Amino acid sequence: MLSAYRAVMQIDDVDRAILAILQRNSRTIAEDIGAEVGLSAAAVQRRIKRLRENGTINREVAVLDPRALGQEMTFVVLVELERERAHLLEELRRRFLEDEHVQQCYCVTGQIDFVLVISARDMAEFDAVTRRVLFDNPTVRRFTTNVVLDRVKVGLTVPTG
Amino acid sequence: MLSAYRAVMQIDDVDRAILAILQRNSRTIAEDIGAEVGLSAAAVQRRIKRLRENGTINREVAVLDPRALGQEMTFVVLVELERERAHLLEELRRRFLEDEHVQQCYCVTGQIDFVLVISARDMAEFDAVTRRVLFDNPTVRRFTTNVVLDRVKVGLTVPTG
DNA sequence: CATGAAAATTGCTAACC
DNA sequence: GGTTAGCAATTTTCATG
Repeated sequence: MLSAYRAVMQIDDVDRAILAILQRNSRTIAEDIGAEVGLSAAAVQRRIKRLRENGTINREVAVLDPRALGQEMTFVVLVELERERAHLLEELRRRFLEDEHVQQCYCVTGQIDFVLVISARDMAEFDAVTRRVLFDNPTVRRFTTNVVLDRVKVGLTVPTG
Repeated sequence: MLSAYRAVMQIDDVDRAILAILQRNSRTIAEDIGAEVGLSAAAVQRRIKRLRENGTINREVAVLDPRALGQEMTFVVLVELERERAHLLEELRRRFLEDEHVQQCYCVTGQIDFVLVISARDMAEFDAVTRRVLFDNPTVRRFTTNVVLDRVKVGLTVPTG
């Protein structure tokens, strides 16, 4: 658990302002950020370095257009498990993590046990993915597929206020 | 529609290799990428520039740790609409887009109409969010809340193969 | 201990070929 | 696409409150 580390962190309002900028555009240069938050470029860089080191900034990534890469379809799959035998559940999680077509995976409470976001070139590829990660597993009782009509909001931004 | 533009795009295997690297870590320097894909740093830069301009690289962002910002809880909310009156639906979409606690929103087919991923400091804040964006709307028939126990996979990575 | 200023380094950009 | 020169941004150093 990372609670111990988090207890050490102290994020002030200037940090929050910097983070708000970087989670929209991580290529914003330190000088511009400094102008925004009222700090020198060097001071901004030092804060960013600290935020990276203490894990507040998890990573910096390029967000790609799935369509440009031929991934025309997105699906939300709701997975219901037969029962929750610990080691089988772990096996399942590993499959989700390893499969690059499984973009997202949340383990949740309630009627549903897993929520998956899956991307695929077409229906045939999606079928192949579900067969690979869901059908071949006795733990999976059933799953319902929802075709995504519109990826209204796909960001990973976090409220910084 | 962007199909016309996409038809112009031609992404080869080297581009795909570069994209695969950048979507894990957008701060990877061109020289290192070049070593990986067998190109000079300048050539890599030129390709990245092109991929940004043609929209294959949508944007570059910092991924933050929600817990470091006090957002301890995540929810997956499945929304069912009363009926699909176009302008009310548009109003709803706008709410989802504007609310910074709504991290993700997918419009889907099937029994469900919207899938939302919502982050909040605690249950009280989550309740406030749902009241704000869901309760005050006649279009929403009902919604089911799923508390996220584990954010197993949260990336936005796209298969580049 | 965080800051700002300035030097030193690194990485990017834009010409060439 | 490679090479190189010039530039931009980051990183380090150092003095200051």
